[in-house]
Amino acid sequence: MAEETNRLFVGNMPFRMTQEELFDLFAQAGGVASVHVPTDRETGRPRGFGFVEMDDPTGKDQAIQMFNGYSVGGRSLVVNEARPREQRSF
DNA sequence: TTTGAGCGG
Repeated sequence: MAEETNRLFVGNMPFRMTQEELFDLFAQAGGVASVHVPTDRETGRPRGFGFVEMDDPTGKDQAIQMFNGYSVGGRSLVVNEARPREQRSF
């Protein structure tokens, strides 16, 4: 069984950008499954990056080409394919 | 400013 996941990593995001903004932004590229914007709970400060999951690899590719280097909030967004999160088991 | 999280039996 192959799990089809299309996750995008968004870096260099303006701290003012929220998951809602990401969702609306990436929704223009295709179907957005969900967005994830983690924050550092130790410092309470956003890490400046987020994750966006697309419903289709096509929208993912579109989002990468559409928003990779996209200027917003005075910052250029960096969009790439996301990597699987750390595995807590060896 | 760059790779997230949380759960029951």
